[in-house]
Amino acid sequence: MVFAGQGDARRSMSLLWRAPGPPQVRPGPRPALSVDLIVAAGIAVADAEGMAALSMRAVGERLGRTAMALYTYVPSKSELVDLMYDHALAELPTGYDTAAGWRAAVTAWAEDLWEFYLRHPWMLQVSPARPVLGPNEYVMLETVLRALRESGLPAGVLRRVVGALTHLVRGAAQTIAETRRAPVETGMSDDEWWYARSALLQEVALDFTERFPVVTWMESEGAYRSEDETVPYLEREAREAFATGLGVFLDGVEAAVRRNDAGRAARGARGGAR
Amino acid sequence: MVFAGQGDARRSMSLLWRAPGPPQVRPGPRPALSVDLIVAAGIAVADAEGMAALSMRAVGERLGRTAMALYTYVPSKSELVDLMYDHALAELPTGYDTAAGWRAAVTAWAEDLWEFYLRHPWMLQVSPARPVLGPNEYVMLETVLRALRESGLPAGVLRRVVGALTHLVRGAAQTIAETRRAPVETGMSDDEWWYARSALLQEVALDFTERFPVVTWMESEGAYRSEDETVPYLEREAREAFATGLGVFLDGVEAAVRRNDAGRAARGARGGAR
DNA sequence: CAAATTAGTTTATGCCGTAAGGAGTTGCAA
DNA sequence: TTGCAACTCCTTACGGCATAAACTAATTTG
Repeated sequence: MVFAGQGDARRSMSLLWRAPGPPQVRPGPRPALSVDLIVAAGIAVADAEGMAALSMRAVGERLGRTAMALYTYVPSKSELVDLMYDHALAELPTGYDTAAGWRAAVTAWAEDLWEFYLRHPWMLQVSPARPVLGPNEYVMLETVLRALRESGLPAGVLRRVVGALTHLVRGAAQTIAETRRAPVETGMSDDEWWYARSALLQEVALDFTERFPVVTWMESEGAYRSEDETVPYLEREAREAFATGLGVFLDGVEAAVRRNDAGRAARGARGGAR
Repeated sequence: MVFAGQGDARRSMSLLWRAPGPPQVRPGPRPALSVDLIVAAGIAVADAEGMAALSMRAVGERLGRTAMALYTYVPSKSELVDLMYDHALAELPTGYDTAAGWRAAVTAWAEDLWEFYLRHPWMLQVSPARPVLGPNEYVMLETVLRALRESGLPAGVLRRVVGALTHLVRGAAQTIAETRRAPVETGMSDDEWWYARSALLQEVALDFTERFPVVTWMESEGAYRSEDETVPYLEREAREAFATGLGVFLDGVEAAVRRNDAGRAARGARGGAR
């Protein structure tokens, strides 16, 4: 039985896993480029100018070639992005010591991942839900799972916990990445921007405080306000928001672990005969 | 002091908050369209064909106009997307009863939001971090906060908890939205796809089980496998993953609430001064 | 040396957002 | 009533995008 598109799938999997490919010596001019060179150039463009600036032309130009030259090595732009995605993941650390418990290891993993996303914000524009199945994605998965397995939770729960963790990290990173991009694009500092916007809000939404009492209360409590230590405030706040969210979530995981251990003990005591 | 781009900001805020605008009777042919019509058409296109198919031409066509006609009402495509974003949010429920406790209310909110995103997957492609400040975004914020404030947590923590909750909901929704899109685009059922891919994986990554022992263990435990109740498996699994993640996180919030209450009691007992 | 095969270029197609200018419509002042 | 200003909407055009198709030039194999 042959499934539609399987040929393309085979090609893309071969690229991702760097399968040996066709024989080494072939007629024709020798290749001046390679998949790896192109992927590296793509990552360089995306790092420097963002995902929006990643075009086949831009990547080709960085290599002194035309856009079309890339198509000899890579079937399409979306394949290139997949390759960039998996390749970039390779720079993540992999060994987390679980001697101090799974929680410390998972926290370190999440923080490293967070910082990784801040170094490569374009990664956040590649949907993690799309099924690429590259080697480094598996390395990353293996890495968290190795730490988290120490918790003793059943496999199904582990899978879901990892999913939720990933969502948290990506969401937090996206918030801060956006925060960083904004002043560059609008030419306004965070403070200027906030000042202008809140002035506009008051102008345009006269009944704000009546319509949104709780939001107003939050603002009066200082939950949304820059505290006049202007420069790195939003950044610091975002970092803290991430730490808090992660901590709260892991508290929840710890609760689940306790329940699981208790359940296992009870089942064990009742007589292990299943 | 005048900030760069403030004029544009004023225009977009006026549109978002539907400020009265210029006088009603004016020379020139009477407008056949309106901002609301255009926003509705945009949402219709995005709902039906996805964000990728949302072009000014497509929206204009749905209204029997050219793309350029829209620019009389809306300054740019990105403004239109912002308006669509805020407008769509209006369909979210707003009143959650906290009589049964904040947790039930917050859970219901998160589930409604999740289903909302599944109805309008294109919303997930609009970054929530970007600052639009439309009225319905504030309504949504007010809604969660009203429920969550019952927990008694301080404002700063509330803000971060809401952020993390949003990340969880969006991440989970994105996963399932992608899962739904895939079979349509590739013409393969989930099962076919999985079968083809795992065959390819074995072909291309011969040492998979040695390189990824924990992942392999997870798979052997059935954590990633379709259980042969083929049809709605991935969907059901995604739903369950969301429920688990949300539950775990809220367990963590409950722990924070207990700590907070205990701290307040201690401080109170120590003598309420200050 | 000729044939086959390949790398890379040029050119072209059909999308996209949107700038510019023009045609037709309407309200108001003269 | 006429003329003008303000307005909506259209056509056309520009520069960008991914990529298909045809071509040139380099290189190995027979």
